[in-house]
Amino acid sequence: MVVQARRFNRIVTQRVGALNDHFLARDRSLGEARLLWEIGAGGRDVRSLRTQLELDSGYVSRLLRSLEAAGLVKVGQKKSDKRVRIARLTPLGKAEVAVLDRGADELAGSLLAPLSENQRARLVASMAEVELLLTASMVEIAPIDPAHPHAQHCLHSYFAELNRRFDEGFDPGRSIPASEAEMRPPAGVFLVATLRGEPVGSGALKFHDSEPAEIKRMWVDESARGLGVGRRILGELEKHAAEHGVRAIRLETNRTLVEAISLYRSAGYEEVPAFNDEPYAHHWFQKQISI
Amino acid sequence: MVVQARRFNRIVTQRVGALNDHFLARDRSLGEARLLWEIGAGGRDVRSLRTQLELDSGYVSRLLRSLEAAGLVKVGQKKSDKRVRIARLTPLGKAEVAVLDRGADELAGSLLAPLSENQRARLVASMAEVELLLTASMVEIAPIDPAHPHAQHCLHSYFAELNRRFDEGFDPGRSIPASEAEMRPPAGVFLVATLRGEPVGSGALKFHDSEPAEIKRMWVDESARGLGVGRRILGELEKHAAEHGVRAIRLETNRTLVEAISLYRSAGYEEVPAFNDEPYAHHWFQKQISI
DNA sequence: TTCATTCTCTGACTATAGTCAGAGAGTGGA
DNA sequence: TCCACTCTCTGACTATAGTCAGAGAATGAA
Repeated sequence: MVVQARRFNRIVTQRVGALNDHFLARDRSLGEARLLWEIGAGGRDVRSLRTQLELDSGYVSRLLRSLEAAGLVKVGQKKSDKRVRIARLTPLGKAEVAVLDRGADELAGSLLAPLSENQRARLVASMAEVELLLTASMVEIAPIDPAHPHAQHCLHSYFAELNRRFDEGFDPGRSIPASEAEMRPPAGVFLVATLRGEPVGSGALKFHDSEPAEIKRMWVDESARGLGVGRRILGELEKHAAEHGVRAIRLETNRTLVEAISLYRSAGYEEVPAFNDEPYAHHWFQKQISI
Repeated sequence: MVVQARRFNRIVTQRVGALNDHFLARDRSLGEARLLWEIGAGGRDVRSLRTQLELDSGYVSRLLRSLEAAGLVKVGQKKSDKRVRIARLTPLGKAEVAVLDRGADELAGSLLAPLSENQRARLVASMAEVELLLTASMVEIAPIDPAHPHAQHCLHSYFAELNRRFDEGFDPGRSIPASEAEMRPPAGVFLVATLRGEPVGSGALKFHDSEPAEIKRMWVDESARGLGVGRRILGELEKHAAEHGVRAIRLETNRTLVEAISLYRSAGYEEVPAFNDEPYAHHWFQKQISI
């Protein structure tokens, strides 16, 4: 497996990577081209550019100065926080990005051109698969405080989705609550999955001394479905439960959440009689944890 | 399609490419690391390093000097041509390459680690597919003089393979000849397929004024099979024939060359009665060319 | 109001990755 | 024995891609 990954690595950086830089940068330096590209049509604040491209602040500042001198970019202040600067493309800058865009199209075309129709279709399909799985491998799962903005984002998205999907809508006030304190160590744990720094999924555990631990707030953003994020969160929660000496985990769920239900079943959760009176639940599941 | 290729390009260079340089180079500069890597266990002459890595001769010389100073490489003369210098790894250099190797393994591992067993298998399979098809897209097919070393390599390999595969062996003297003059414009054409500068396949055409043109010397190196090279050569030969105003192409082949036979059939060639007395042939094929 | 912190910028560096011209030694064919 | 050519090396450059320390302005919590 590692051998295959290495060979792939080699040929792809050779064939795709090398051409990439060549086509994209043209006469402009690669650093400037990347920056232009990332600023995009809507403009970006300098800080987010810096963190995304992982560049030194002084370096970015200098690159922006040079792009500004070339008339491709205008850097202005953010209204709400005058320390933050926002870079926007000028019309000239937009034209330049369009040229870079064409270069990228040419590159992609040059990869596909020598192939037969059939080979192209196969290449595109396997590229999509590699992309999907590499994206999946970039997802990071870690415990976080439930009050953290990432956690809050997940909770809000979760409730909004329940409200959209449940036949009767969803009112958190009617449901059995899970307070922040209950999902914070030592009472529980809150996991968040992030992709490129953005939260894309969550899952929480509430410990009960003698009773089984409870899974709450399992959610995966639509953009990240199909990456196996839900399954990984579930696995991590089980690991935390095991480390905590928990012997069993249980959860309740609504009949409209079909993906979640099939995830639980395939992960070894078995349907059990209702163990609480959650008004929104139709199914209750439980799994023994092997320590 | 182009959109998919671009997205692939983006994520792969981001995820694989960036990590690649980081892991591989460690404290050594990327240029030196690449050079060390390419020299390999057996040593390489400087000239071939230069052409393969597409680097300036002065630059390579300087890199080698620096590797030599670090005790990783020894550069000596080639016996047969004292202008040519040969770079060899010292034991220290070999140890260094082993470290780089481990870095590459770690990289590959880090791509795979977060994935489930099932996802890994899918990733490896689609990486192999992408690799295969990108390799296929790197194959270049061009007319060449039959006396060129690449053409000669193909011809020798072709005869050697026939001798290996035919039940009765193969003696070019007994077979209908195709002289270099017959495969050189205007009498004919000789195509060679190259992959990374190495010849990996060939095909020739002999024109006959009123009679159909003849296909000869169709060969694909074992290392390049499954890339669609044979089919592409065939297509190119047909293009040359069409440009030459030829209305039909024909060829004869031996029953042991099963891949070739199925290629001809699937490319629209139809079996016809023997049109010559080639002693090694069992099948004769013909195809009309649409101009 | 104070003060630690954040955000950006500037100046002063360094390393890497080249490019180009030209020289010297060796080779191979006329 | 010429002479064109090949291969490599050196010196003298340039551009790119950073790194690091520190300063100034703005912010937000105590």
